[in-house]
Amino acid sequence: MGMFNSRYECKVDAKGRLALPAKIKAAIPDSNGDQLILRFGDDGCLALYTQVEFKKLLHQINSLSDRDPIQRRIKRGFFESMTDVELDNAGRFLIPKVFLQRAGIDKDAIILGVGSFIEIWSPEKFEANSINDQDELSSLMDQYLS
Amino acid sequence: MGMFNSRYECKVDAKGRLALPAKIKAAIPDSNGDQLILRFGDDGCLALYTQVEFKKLLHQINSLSDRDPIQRRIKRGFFESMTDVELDNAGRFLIPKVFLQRAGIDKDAIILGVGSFIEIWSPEKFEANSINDQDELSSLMDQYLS
DNA sequence: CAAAAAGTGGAGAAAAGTGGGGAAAAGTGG
DNA sequence: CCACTTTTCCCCACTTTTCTCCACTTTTTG
Repeated sequence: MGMFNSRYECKVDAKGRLALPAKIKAAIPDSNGDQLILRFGDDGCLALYTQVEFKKLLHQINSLSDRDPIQRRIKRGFFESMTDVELDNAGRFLIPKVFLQRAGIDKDAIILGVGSFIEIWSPEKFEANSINDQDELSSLMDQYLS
Repeated sequence: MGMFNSRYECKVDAKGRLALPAKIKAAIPDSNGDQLILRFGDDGCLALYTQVEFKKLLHQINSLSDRDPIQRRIKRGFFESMTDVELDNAGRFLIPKVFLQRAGIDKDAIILGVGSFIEIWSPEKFEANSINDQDELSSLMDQYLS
């Protein structure tokens, strides 16, 4: 269906490589040789996009003006916190050290499929940010969904 | 994808040469023998353009009127602060001393891919100009992107 | 329980990064 | 116009990082 979902617990090996779970890999349109975009995302997690999904984001960024100081800073911030990565033939990719540091990931990581993209969390941050109580989730959904 | 991105920490050697990171080099359409344009850019950084990208900029400059004093000064300033450079076979290029001085670059430099072009910063200026807090970036993006 | 798939780790090869010698070219002064 | 100095450029060599490939372990599935 081309949709990412579920939570997976993964390990980052000594070289900084992360193996995508088979189900996630299967949901990437052309997982062979295709590049993915890794970005420092919201709330301290990393976000992984397919080319197609990323282009939507990129299009918005390119609409910013190079002749406005603040918009230049936004553009720089965006490009600074992204990189493209490629899967090796075992379905792994290298997470640059800077990204691991900023995301607070050491050995363990949580991978979360969020529909059109994938989030990568340090277990601690994930725990702190997620809704643990199902009733709370239901109540919030009642509030925000019509 | 022909897009420049990510931040890299580089060194300028004793001869004033800067080696482009492999990923940046790979994103230059014809990195062999092709000339690049180095310009003193916005906010105190240096900007590196491919021929194609530079032409877009040049086109704007050429639209300025030679019959208006201020526009003449802008035009002169623009051409004064640019030069063309060529990569050696190790993917390095020489940054003229004047450019290093004006940009405040000594030994260390930050290279930033900004989509269609490349910025070169002194670490100090980069630090002072960039958005360090991810939440601040998110908030500004919310504000400026539709 | 067996077979297949997924996950994990590491050695060796390849590529990238770094530095410097010395030739060629440009600039300078008599 | 020639000799000398300085800068630029081309090439080679070494170090470090990255990548590819292979093999082993663990988990899933029929």
